[in-house]
Amino acid sequence: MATAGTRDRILDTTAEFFRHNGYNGTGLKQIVAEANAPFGSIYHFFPGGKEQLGREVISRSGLLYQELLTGIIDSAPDMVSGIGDCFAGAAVVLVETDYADACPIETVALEVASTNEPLREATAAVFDSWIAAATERIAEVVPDQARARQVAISVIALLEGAFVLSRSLRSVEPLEAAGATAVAALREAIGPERAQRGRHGSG
Amino acid sequence: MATAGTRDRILDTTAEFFRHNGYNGTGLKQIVAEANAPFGSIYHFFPGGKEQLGREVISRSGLLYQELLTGIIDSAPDMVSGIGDCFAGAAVVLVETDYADACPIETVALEVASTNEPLREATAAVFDSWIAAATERIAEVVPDQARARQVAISVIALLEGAFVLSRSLRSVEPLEAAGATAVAALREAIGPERAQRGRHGSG
DNA sequence: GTCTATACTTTGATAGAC
DNA sequence: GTCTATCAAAGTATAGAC
Repeated sequence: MATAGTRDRILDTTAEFFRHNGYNGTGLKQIVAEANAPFGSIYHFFPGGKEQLGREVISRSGLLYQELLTGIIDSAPDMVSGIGDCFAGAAVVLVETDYADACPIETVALEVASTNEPLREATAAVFDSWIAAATERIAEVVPDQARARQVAISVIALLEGAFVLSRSLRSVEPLEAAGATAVAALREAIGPERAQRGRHGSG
Repeated sequence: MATAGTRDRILDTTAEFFRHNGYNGTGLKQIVAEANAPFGSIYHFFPGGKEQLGREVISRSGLLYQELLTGIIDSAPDMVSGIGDCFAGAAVVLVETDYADACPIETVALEVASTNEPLREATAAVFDSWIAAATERIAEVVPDQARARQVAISVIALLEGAFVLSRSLRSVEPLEAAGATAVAALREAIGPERAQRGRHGSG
């Protein structure tokens, strides 16, 4: 049981460094130092080295973040306010972490997009999953599947783009503006006659 | 005159590497090799080393990209189609460069946001300038200044977020979806009674 | 399985000849 | 101002004791 703890500690620590410093900005020595693990443990648990560790962290972080966001949406009274809550919640976390914790894989995704194909595929799998999950939920209130997917992608793009701007500017204004636009886009897709009963899950 | 060429070659090469490999993924030796410049030239022209070179590349790339986008908008018959042209043009460039050339400073902005304050400020200055320029133009068709700024930030966020998704997924679908949402957001801000005469610059 | 020591490469940076 | 040689540090990865 002690071994499982070491592996998880390495994964958690790496995920945190990836969020703050990116993939190229994170060293393996840095990881084991912070995780209180011996250096050899990295290659014991991840024989593929930094790349394998990166793949697992990307998949894991992507899944965790998806569960976080879908949890927020499912806790909201309706889809529109759920989307708004996601942006508002992200703004709170951003301020609480001094503009460090935003999307767990965005920085890595851009770093590896043109330089490391296996890692690019790992980030693509995460984004695909997010888009599918968001489309599924939005489709509950936007019957047109193509339209639902377009809105889902736009909401995610607004969130990711706002993260870049907010972290760089050290201001939540982009997150607030993007959140308002996301809510408006979803409202428009739902349509005026359906907006009043935008609850999800109940036919 | 030969010296000025070397400095510019270093700046151009660095900008290209930053777009594709990011800040941490770009080595100084890599730069001088590609730019056909002696290694010492970097510290001759940029005594502050990699950080100073990074600052100048960020400012320069930010200004060039702003001029590119405003040029597209000013060439369009109206603001709405101009915004649409920006996303469509970005999609063409992305495909032509095999999903490598998107925003010239986005990757670097995320990498340095929590790790290098001078470089973060350089990226913030660029985003501030983009937001100001976009707000100014959108304000020509959206009288409410606060609303114009909100739309401007959202359009930039949509573009940046779509870049992340499109590069990772190697598909222009996110860019197309975000473009459609950006156009719709601008149309809604202009309002139904003004949409037919959305031309800019003429009172 | 755990942990340490080390090899090898690349990094940013500097010194000094020309 | 151009160019080369070199430094110290950090990077990933491996070998081997325990």
